[in-house]
Amino acid sequence: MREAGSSSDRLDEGFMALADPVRRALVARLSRGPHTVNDLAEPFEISKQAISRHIQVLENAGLVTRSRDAQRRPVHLDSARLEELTEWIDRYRIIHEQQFRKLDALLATTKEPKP
Amino acid sequence: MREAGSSSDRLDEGFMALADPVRRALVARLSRGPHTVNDLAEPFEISKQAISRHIQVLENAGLVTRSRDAQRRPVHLDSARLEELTEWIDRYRIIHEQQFRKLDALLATTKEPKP
DNA sequence: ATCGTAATCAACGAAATGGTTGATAAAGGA
DNA sequence: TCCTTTATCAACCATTTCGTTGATTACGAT
Repeated sequence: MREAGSSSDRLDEGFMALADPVRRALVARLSRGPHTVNDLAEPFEISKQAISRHIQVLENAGLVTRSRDAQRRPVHLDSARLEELTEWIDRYRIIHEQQFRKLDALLATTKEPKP
Repeated sequence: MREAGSSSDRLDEGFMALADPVRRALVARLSRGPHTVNDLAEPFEISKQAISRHIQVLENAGLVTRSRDAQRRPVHLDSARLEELTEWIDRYRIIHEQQFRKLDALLATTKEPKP
């Protein structure tokens, strides 16, 4: 049994979803507001089915949600999951920069023999 | 010819690199400071060769660099590329939240008929 | 009931990913 | 020089991803 839904799984799917230029373009458009699949597919050269699957990838990653409007299924961006991704990156980026500052401080005091 | 090195390629490789729990664990450890490949591989159950390739993926994505120390090749995190990734996400997250505020404002002015 | 539109499902192939093991290179210490 | 440590290269296999086309479902309009 796969015990899905862990934080690590969500990060896997989230970063994977953004690791594709088509899906990033979809996210960029959706940041301006909801769109239908046909609408989203229009500017691309690939088939509508391919776009539909890209949207499913984004949905499985929790980056978008869908509502219902007759036979249409508008796609909405969910920025909470985006925030989760930036938080992961920023945590380690900041730790790294703090380590850098510590190193600088250490080097500054090491002009003496032994601290 | 592949015309590599575009911004889109860098984002592809960067997000792809973070879409794996082993590589994220490597980044987390490297945020505390440089480590050798053997050192990084130690806590994992997979082979050292596999870790070596994960590090190559991170290196190709520009997330880490390597120096030289005798037969060792210490790996260093490069937080600049991490920042590039958060910047991409934040740009569209913020656009989306601004759109949300606009919608709220619109709804606020349109609240005559229904209480 | 029939037709048209919106979207997904299903099956397929090409390419990439992530792991394995075995061989190899490169540098230092005995 | 020989041996050990560190790390990579190479070939291979299983799985996943990304695109295609063709069929199918769901809903609304005529």
